[in-house]
Amino acid sequence: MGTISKALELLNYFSRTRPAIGLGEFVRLSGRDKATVHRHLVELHENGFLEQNPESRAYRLGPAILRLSGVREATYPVRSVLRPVVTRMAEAVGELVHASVLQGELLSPAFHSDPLGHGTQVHFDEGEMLPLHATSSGLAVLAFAPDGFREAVLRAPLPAITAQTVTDAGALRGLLDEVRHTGIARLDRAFDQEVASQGAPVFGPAGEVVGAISIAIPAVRSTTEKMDAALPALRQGIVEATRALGGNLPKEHAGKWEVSQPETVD
Amino acid sequence: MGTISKALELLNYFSRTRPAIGLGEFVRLSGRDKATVHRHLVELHENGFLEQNPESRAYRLGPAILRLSGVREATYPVRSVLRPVVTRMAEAVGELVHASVLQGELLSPAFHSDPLGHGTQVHFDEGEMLPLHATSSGLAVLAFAPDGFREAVLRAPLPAITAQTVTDAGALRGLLDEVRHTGIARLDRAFDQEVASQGAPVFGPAGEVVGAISIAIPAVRSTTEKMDAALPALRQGIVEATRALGGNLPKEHAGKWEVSQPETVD
DNA sequence: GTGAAGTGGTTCATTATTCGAACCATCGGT
DNA sequence: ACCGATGGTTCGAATAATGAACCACTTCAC
Repeated sequence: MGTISKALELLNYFSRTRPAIGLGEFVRLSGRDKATVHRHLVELHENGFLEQNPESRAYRLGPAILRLSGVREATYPVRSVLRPVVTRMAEAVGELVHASVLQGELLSPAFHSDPLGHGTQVHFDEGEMLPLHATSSGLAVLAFAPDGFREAVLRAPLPAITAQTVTDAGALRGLLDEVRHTGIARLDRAFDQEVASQGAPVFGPAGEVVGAISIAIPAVRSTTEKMDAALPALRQGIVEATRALGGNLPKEHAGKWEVSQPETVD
Repeated sequence: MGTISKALELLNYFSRTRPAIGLGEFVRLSGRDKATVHRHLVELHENGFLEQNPESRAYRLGPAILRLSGVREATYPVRSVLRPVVTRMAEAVGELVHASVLQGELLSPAFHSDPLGHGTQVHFDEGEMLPLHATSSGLAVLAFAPDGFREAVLRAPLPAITAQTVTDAGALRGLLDEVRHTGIARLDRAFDQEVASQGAPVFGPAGEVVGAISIAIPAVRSTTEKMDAALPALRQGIVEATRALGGNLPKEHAGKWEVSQPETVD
């Protein structure tokens, strides 16, 4: 692995629950030598990707990230376009909704909205990359991704995140056939011991999958009826998100989400 | 310079006017060898900092940046906190307002709002880092920064951005004394041939400068009266932004911005 | 068609850069 | 004064970055 990747991977250790990290902790997390880690941190710092608390000497994500995300959003808005759709969905169903975009063989969270309605809350960490085989968003993506991509993912190791994670490629292929048929992916406790979720794919201009939107609810509260009740909101969100991103539903599948809409507002 | 910096610098070539860049253009912009640049691009791509248009093969900023900015905002919100303040200011004065945070010896844009009211518009590129000596935001920061930092900046080369840029350290020291006295920095055509601006500093918890907010107006429309008319909005914005960021105005200077406010709302 | 001049991308010997064990400095507690 | 944390630095050894030359593919002119 190149030096650049080693440095950039350090940034991935940040999360909502770990917003600042010291040198020592970086060393423990990465397993690399202290000197190496330190040099990488310094260089990331010099470029504004990290900033350092002058007293605790701990590092946190820096202003360059803000600047670059501003540039990306200005020219290719994704978060700001997904925000209203996801927020509306979260309010409609009263549960946590999150949108992610495909990055390599993982999903990168782009936006999430938690309506804070219930006592039991689903914890969602926007810093964590999501595996394709163990999340409903991931299955939604895989089901509608090109065959080559899907097979490459299924050939790669499929780690069990929880005891309920499906790790058998054959079993997954079966699930995916179903997802492709219904347009909706459902998983129970496959990624988080306490969460059930259902998701559907979002498409780009050429009808290719670019990401997914999922609704996550506490597993204890999950019933088929509740899941079904959220379906219209999910379907509508998929259509809206795809349209808002300038994408198109693939013609042969569009009917799975595009149902009896009461006229769309521009 | 290390490999990491070389790679990260590539990301800085993106801007609102240059949202996608091909290999060849990167080579021209950076002056580095094609093979080197390509390897760096691939590695940035692998980590999600870039994504590639499969047909044009041009690169643009990737989803990882979105994810990381989400993490930063979730734990240390800056943009979302500045947004309402800056937007309100822009609406109040009817001109472009931008907020930037200090990153090394440059300012990194964090948020800007353009009310789109006038015919002549000020172009603001959120991708471009701002020099301290040639912008009103920069002077506002320098005036209230620690002596050591200010002198370090003034000792470094002070490139002329336009014919009106003040490049003499002595002259700048004079300007800064004035800024320190009034709390407001004004510059005319020092960074952009067609823009005049006035800015003021934003402070962190310990009363240290962390950034600045500026109002930019087309130089042709700039008069002292217009500048003065925007002062109350600027002062109020400074107070609000500092407070919203969890910062404190340094006691010995607070009176410069904290004037006769009609009771602040929590 | 042929070729010239653009793209983007790859190879491989040379060499410069990164690496990491050991080291130092500072802090807080006993 | 000492211990055990922390963060940070040094310098020879070893690895990984480098770049001239090369390939493959388009587009355009003729």
